[in-house]
Amino acid sequence: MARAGLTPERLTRAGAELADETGFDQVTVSAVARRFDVKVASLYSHVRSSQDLRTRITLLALEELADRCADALAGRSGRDALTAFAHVYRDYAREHPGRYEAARARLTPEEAAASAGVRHARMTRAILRGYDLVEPEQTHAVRMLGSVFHGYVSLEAGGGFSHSAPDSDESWARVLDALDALLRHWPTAP
Amino acid sequence: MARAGLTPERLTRAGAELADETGFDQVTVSAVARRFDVKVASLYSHVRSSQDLRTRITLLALEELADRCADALAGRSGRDALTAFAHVYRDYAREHPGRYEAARARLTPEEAAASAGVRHARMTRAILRGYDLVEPEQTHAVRMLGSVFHGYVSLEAGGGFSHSAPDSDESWARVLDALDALLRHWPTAP
DNA sequence: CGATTTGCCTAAAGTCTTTAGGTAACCCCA
DNA sequence: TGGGGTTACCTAAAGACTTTAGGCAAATCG
Repeated sequence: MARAGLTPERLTRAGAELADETGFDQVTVSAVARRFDVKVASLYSHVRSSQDLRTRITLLALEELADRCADALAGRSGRDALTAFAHVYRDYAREHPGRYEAARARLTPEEAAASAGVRHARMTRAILRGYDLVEPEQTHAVRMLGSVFHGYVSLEAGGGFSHSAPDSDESWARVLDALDALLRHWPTAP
Repeated sequence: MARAGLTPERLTRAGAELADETGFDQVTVSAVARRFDVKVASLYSHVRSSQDLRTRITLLALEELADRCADALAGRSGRDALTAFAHVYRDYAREHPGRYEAARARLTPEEAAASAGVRHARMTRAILRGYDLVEPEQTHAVRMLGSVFHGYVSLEAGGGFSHSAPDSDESWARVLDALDALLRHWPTAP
């Protein structure tokens, strides 16, 4: 019988595709095996467990997203950087809902430290270089940016903003306007 | 043999407790049956399916959260209302992580329309009555508020802000300061 | 007090996870 | 070119969860 050419990378990629098609929680060792027309047990030479497979998908998604963000940020600053970054985020989530879901999955502290999550954190902070914020306000702002991006994208993915006026695209644009204005006039502690 | 006194409500409540203890994804018909010291099949007279059980937990969490928000909002307006609402959100998520996770689970459009989600939407909009925003900006602001609340709480729950200075409490307070300032000086479209 | 309804049970089939151990394909080097 | 070793996929099996079908006993009510 011809070999299928399984590797951890190919399994991860197939799992990511499956996630985008049917949801991250539907990603199962069995389903991936089916996709390769291979017996389930065969995957266990390449992936330690079902959880391991999911973690790999999470790490892949974080990498992909960080790569796109890095591209978008290159040569931009201030408001330009903010909106470019934001659009990458939202577009990725719409294009790859399962991967985006995977990217939000919990990692152990060690996994997180070794993941592209740290690039995300650095890039978010880089955006703020175009604004006039010093610590600790910069960190507060980083956290707020992350919250808005993740929160908006995730509520939108859950269908929160669909079928109601105004259009979600319009809200997203106005939310980014608001964020930009807020960062330019960040309030001092009252 | 004595009867266990199962009802959909008791099963839902037990499932919610289980979610808080071990995570929403660990909530299974089997686990709940174990908790009642009852055979698995017995639960199927009270809930239609595993998915049905989860949906009930989601609806319960949305109700509880909406009740707390309503209490917090009573007699408050403007900045007071904003921070009270926000604190309820964050406290609930920290106190009941599994329920909060459940509250963010996807519902069908029909389920969502019949859920306490609509109360949440109304209350978020009510907060904005203390600020000077007219449509469609009000809706944009509603969506931004929801995004910040959900995003922050969910990133915090994922461990995003732990083990790093400044304290998450402090960031939360400053994020709310920033939101209040933003709503008082909501930028016009550029 | 007997009939009916209700509530929990046993049984069984299907899916997914994971481990153990077997066999065939591939690779390399004599 | 043809063993010999390694690798890749397989069969088999056990354990957990989901779901349905049908049975028996407890509760309820006339």
